[in-house]
Amino acid sequence: MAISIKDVAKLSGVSVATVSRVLNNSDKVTGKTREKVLKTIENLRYVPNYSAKSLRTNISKGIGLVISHDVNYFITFPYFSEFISGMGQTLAGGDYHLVMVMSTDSRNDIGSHLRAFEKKIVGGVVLFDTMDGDKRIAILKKSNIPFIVVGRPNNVENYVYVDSDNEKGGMIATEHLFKRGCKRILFINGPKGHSASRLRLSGYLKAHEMFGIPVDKDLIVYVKSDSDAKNGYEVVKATLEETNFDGIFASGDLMATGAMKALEESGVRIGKDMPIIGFDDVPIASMISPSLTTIRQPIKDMGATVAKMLVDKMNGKSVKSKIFDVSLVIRKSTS
Amino acid sequence: MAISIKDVAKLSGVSVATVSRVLNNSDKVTGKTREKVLKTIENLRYVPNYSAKSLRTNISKGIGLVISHDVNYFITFPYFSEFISGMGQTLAGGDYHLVMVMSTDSRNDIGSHLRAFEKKIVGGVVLFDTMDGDKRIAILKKSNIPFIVVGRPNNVENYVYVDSDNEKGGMIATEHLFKRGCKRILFINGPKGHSASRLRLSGYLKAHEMFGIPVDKDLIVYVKSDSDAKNGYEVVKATLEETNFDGIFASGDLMATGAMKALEESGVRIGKDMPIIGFDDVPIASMISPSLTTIRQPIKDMGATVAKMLVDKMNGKSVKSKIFDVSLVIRKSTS
DNA sequence: TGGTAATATGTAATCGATTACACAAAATGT
DNA sequence: ACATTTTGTGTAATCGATTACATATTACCA
Repeated sequence: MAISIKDVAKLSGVSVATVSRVLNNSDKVTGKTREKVLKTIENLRYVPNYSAKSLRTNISKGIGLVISHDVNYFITFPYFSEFISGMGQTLAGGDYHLVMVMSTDSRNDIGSHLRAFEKKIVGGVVLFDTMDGDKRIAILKKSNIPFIVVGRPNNVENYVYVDSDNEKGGMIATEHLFKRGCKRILFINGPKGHSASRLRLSGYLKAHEMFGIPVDKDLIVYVKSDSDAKNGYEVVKATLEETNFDGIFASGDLMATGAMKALEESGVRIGKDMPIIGFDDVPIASMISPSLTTIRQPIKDMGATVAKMLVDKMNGKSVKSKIFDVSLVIRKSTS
Repeated sequence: MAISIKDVAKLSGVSVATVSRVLNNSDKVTGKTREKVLKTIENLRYVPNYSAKSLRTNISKGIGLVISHDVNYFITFPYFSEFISGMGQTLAGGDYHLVMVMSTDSRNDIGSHLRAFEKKIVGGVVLFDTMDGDKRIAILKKSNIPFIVVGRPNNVENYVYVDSDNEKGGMIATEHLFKRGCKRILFINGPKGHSASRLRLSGYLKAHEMFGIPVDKDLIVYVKSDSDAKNGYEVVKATLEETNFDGIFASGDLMATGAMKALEESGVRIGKDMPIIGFDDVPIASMISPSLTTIRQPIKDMGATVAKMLVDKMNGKSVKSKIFDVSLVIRKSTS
């Protein structure tokens, strides 16, 4: 059996209560006693039992990641990885740990996360990949789970979120193409219902208004499922024949990659004949050829902030939503 | 306070022991009693407290992911995402959950995972990104943590691993280029000391032997740090001037992407003038242009298997190491 | 120095499960 | 019908922490 607080108490010649006080270095313990206890802890290599602590205090330091839409897809999405990496920066060295609960229903299963909360495996969750009218938010609220939403879905009651300024992103991306001389920009948007899709479209429209350029609805295409390369490829393949356009704004770098492939297969020269801009600035964006102009989101910062906010919330503090600025990164694909 | 086993017992008119027996549906409980208890559990929406159970049984169902080399890099590596996704397939619906412990030392910090094990936050770990002579394996063994190694490092005592047939992969990749007429293949290898690097090199050398083609040491280059696009790019940039070669084998698709970019910048035509092959078959491999010939590893299957093996190990069963087959995926970059 | 206030420490209950052991009830055999 | 085995439940201890309350110790002041 492992070393427990009792062993430490006995060897230090104090009671378990005192040891506990030293551990939670809050209460008033004499300097001498504290030192004595700390030395014993070190000698015995004592580590407090998380389960016991959690049981007694009714507190869990697990942070659940809710990826309900499609786990397989989302985990492999670079955005997610970067985000987690950012959360890690905040959580490193602290008491909290990330927990991924897997469920059999890949779509919209929040039940397994609720159970994880009730079981006390997690004490709070981060909700990814949210859609307008997302029912999961109401469920989380009703269950009193501390949670932070990534994204800014519509038609749901009040909630705390972190998001990037997707509308601005959509706007500066579109503007950038207008300045390059485009008049008819194909907008390959993410899935309908996604808050990012809605906001980026809004930016796209605003830019048209600002430049006095009419909007052609045929140029606005939503991918059916995921914002991946394959869908970007297929949208361009299909659209090339039906509609003419002179620039592409893809609402995601992966889709842009696929779009570029489709263009190349059709002999269209990217950049000169057909400028293309992505969104996200994932690592490969600068490494494909031609390198991809894109809108950078500070994904890592966002992850770090979400972690901080959630921990605060789990500790009963009140937290405010936050929107992160985005910026234009100009590369070869638009010159 | 949440509903506990006591509430269930009281409302069912039985003792807590009986409820516990029903929960762990092992013992002999009368059908009537069982039904009664199950109904109460359902009515009350009772969920067992994980901490209490874990404390009492001294068992943790957390599966730790040890990514010591460089968390930020590794998490964002497509291989890792796919792997986790595969583990998820096995774990979905079960009692186990994945845990990511973050540490401040990004390099070779196994301490935080040991502590997580001692705290009973995790009951076993998966060790990623292992190097030859990896000291972490000995530490894990000494601590009696159930663990599975991903990869096949040298110079460490006995351990259970899962790996793909990297040597075969290195061989068929090299053979493929020989058959395309290459005589001097630049091998952009992963970091030195990585088991995959060693085995792929071994395959590269074997293929030379089989084809009776002499090996030029200048053509074998290790990246300094990570197998990412940037390093692939830089290796080619540097080598193009110094050594002549007529084909590239990159030990990773990301590196291949970078290499392609460097070639394009120098006006070398990929495929015809310079065939290039990668390794891994990550999703973007088929989506870049030209699409990338590569060696496919069944990463998801490997993840699923590792999860299964580790769970078995955590349950005291003995498990055997496994090597997964690889296959050649021919695309445009070598034709 | 004696009395009181402030502080440090200990005792024991508690969190919610599991399980050894005891005991009661039912099943079996003669 | 009675003794014996088998089976189903209950009682209470236990896992390792925290913490309210009680008590011992020290500090302070007149």
